[in-house]
Amino acid sequence: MKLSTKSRYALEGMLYMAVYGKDRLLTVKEIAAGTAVSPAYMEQIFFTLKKAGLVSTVRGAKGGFTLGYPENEITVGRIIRAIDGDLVPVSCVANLSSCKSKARSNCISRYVWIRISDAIAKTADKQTLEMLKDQFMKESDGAENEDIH
Amino acid sequence: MKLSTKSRYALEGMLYMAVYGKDRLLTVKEIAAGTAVSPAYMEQIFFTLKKAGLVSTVRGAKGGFTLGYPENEITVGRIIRAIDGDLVPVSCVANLSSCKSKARSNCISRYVWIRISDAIAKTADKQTLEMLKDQFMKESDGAENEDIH
DNA sequence: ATAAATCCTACCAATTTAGTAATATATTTA
DNA sequence: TAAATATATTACTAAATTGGTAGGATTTAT
Repeated sequence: MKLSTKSRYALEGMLYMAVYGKDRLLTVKEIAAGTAVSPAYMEQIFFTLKKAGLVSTVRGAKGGFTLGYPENEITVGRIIRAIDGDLVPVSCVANLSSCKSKARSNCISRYVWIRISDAIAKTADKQTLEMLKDQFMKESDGAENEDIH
Repeated sequence: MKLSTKSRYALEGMLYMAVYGKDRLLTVKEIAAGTAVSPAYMEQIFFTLKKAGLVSTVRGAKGGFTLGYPENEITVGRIIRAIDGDLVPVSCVANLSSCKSKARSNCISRYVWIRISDAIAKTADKQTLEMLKDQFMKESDGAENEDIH
């Protein structure tokens, strides 16, 4: 499966937008700075998010990014899928034809990965940016400039 | 995270043992043949499983492998951990100190991966070899030599 | 002895990941 | 219109990981 740092960066960038980008355009530069990711790399990531429709853009000077959907419609699952592709751990799960072994036990183990896959998807799909933002706001209460983890 | 083909092979090998290896030693050669994995590779995998105690061995001629624990105590989770290490998707989740960003939003995204991690672990840990074997037996009923997936 | 089996390490090729870089294109503003 | 700013797009690369091979060392049954 793929749960890369890239999709983590994507989530952090999107979350940054939800928290700090209400009703205004954010540049990649700002988002990258706010999440401590290299601007060039974040740009590449946002390019992918754009293609998936998860962010909207305005080009040129004074341009920037906004969320492509309401915060409560953007789930962690959508972000991961946009960046890392389907949430499937083993290729054999995705396309059955790659299951070349004749051992029938493979079919059983296949169910195992499907169950795991479903668990991941379910967990990822029920967390929205809105929820995470709320959690963030709550945590920040009375601890604005801590920078403590 | 890591859910590699290697851990899938390990699971298939272990499952093969549960199904075909009751009360007898199985050689890597047989297990590899039964699961359509290269013997040398399967041997390496079983070496790792041995170190984790998941299988027991008898060395020398007429030697071989048996399960290291009762079937109902060997979970998919234990197998995956033995082969691929901890079921943690992002390094930052495992050791907090690698969370070098100053952006507080990282902490929130960290919770996301922890939730996903927990979901994976929970799903993997509740599936035992015994259950999978039972499922296998049931599926095989009246369809012994199908080789259909 | 020798054959069969695990034990253990080293190595390698291919892929993936993480990231840099550079150039093209669009838009604002002076 | 020129300059500055920002996204769009593609190409490239270094490092790590993955998937797998190879081979010798050791142990044990016959």
